[in-house]
Amino acid sequence: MAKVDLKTLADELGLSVSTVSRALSNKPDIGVKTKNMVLTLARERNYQPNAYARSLRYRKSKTIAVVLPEIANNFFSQVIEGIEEVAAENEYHVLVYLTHESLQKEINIVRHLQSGRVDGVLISISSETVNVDHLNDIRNMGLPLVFFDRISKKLKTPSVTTNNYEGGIQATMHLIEAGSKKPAYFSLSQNLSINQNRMKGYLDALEKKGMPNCTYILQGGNDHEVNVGIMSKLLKSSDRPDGVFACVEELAIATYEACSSVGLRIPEDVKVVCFSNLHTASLLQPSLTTIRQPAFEIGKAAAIILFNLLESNEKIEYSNEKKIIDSILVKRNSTAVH
Amino acid sequence: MAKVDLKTLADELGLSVSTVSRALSNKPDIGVKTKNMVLTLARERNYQPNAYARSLRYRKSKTIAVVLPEIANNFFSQVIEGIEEVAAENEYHVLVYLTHESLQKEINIVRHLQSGRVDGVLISISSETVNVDHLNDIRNMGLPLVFFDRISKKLKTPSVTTNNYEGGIQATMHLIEAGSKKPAYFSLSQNLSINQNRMKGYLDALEKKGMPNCTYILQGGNDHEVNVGIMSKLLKSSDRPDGVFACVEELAIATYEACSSVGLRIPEDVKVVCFSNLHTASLLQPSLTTIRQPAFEIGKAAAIILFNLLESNEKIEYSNEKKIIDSILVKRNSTAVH
DNA sequence: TTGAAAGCGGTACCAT
DNA sequence: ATGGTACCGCTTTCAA
Repeated sequence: MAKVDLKTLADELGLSVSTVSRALSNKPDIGVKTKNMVLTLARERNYQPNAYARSLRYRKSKTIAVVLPEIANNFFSQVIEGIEEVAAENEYHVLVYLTHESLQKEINIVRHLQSGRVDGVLISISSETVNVDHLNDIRNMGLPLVFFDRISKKLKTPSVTTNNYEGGIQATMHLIEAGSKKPAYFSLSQNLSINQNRMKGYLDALEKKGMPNCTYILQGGNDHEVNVGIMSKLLKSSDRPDGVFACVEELAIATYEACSSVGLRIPEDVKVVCFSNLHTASLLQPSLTTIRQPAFEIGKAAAIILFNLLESNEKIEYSNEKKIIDSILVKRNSTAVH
Repeated sequence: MAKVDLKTLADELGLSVSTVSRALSNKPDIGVKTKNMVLTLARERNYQPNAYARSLRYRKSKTIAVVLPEIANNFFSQVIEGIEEVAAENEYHVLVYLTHESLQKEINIVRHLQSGRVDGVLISISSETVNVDHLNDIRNMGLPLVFFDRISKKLKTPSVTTNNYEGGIQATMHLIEAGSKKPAYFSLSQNLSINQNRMKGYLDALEKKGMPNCTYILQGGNDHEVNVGIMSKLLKSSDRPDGVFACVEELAIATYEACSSVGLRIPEDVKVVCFSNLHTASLLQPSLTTIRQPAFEIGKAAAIILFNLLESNEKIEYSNEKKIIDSILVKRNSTAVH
């Protein structure tokens, strides 16, 4: 089956290309008989209009880009599922790009997006991203841009996040109320907005509880084995924490493994809580207390904001909607009082 | 910053569009001085060639599509990560489409892909997909198509899978050797190649062990709560199984929840094993014995085959490579001998 | 070395 | 109601 274009159909029917185009686009000024002939043949030949010819003509790609650190991750994969749902409803296509936490990769990706390939961009920035000139370029081109989860305050553009600060407060309060005297914060990159806000919640909660000198912040990273190692080391020290508020799921898992390797019990010796939306949180040994993040809804909300921007041809430069979708504390055994 | 095209640059420099194009494409027949002028201005203006104009001209999109049932899933999200890695190396873009196990959605997606939007397609078919005419259309257009994980034997096209049959044998043998007298198979859709092969492994293993009359196949589906319900019901019956080989991770999780709800202990009362690549398998209560699937490698391998097809302009109709990447049994406590 | 023009596959305006 | 044509942005052949 050779590929079929308007000219193929036109030649075969002895019509002009413009007539065939009209018939297929359901235009009014066309004879009923002609139209049916064209439609019939088009169906028979399984004609599909060339997407890029159309994009070129309309200056619209019907495509959006999702740029994010990784996808093999409960949170991000659910976000994408939410984004895809909205995109599919709008008959848009979704390009996915991974930065693997590298600013340089993020810059390259973003540069490629300035080629008219997409009509809008959804991004969760890398942990290396502090300078956001590359994102400014996108904005300045008039390309709608929406942040989700990891945002930059340096850029005035819509965003969808969760209540990181309040969640941080809740998590920390909960640790203390469960009996933790020395709750530590297991931190992700200090650059990240989510980390900054969760950590601030941690610090403020300790302050409120009259324990401002009990703070302990352990810096984690992207390498799982390293994270397990530093947590194990900390847990072996004499003034080890008796509670851990992990910024993200991966760090809580690392904490579980660390406890196991140094022979400490959860929750008897160490209580653990983290931001997460792990399905199997309740099946872990012990079941994991989480600040459950509505990942799917965050993706949907971000996509909906983007599509609103795409539809309203307003001056998007001034849109600055900040949507917050709350995470909620789900108490399980990792913070049980014993 | 207005959008900049060749004409913008040409006008500003008092050159023709073709000269500017030549300079940027690094063509030989161009004056050094002119070339530098052009390159300098292009950089200054951050010129990005229009992707779709290029695609139209070259009849190449530098884009591939990944079509799969869902993405909020350990297995599939890791597969995509593998695919993305290879695509990024080849400077290709990746469109992601979700079928949500719906044949109709799969057909619609695939139809849209016949618009020249992509140069190749990677697909893991939906559980409803038996008839593959829509995939044949793709093939007949000359669009390279590679199956991963869930394949159809009706189509002669390359595929990457894991050793489902042997894994099924191993899993079942292991259950029996751990003491299970009545191992059940918790089945996914009967349509699926992965399910058929794993189930055949189960049946053959029972045969080999001289227990051909001990087979029990429980039909699961896509609704988690329903799966938990039917497994709970089975576990409450008098001739309940004392071992469960779950086709996929989700069904094993459902089994855990069912055991918990009916008060049966794993592994004392019921032993559980499944195909999975769950990171937290070892942290579950009890830790879960898995046939560990190399999801990332499967994605990479599928993408590599696709890119080989794209590069070699051979008659792809005759390529039929069947790559198998082995999964391995990882014994944990859910099948411990007690 | 440079420019003009055709064409990739559509759409839409202007004739007829 | 239908056809001719210009154009979307870029590449490439052909002429100069």
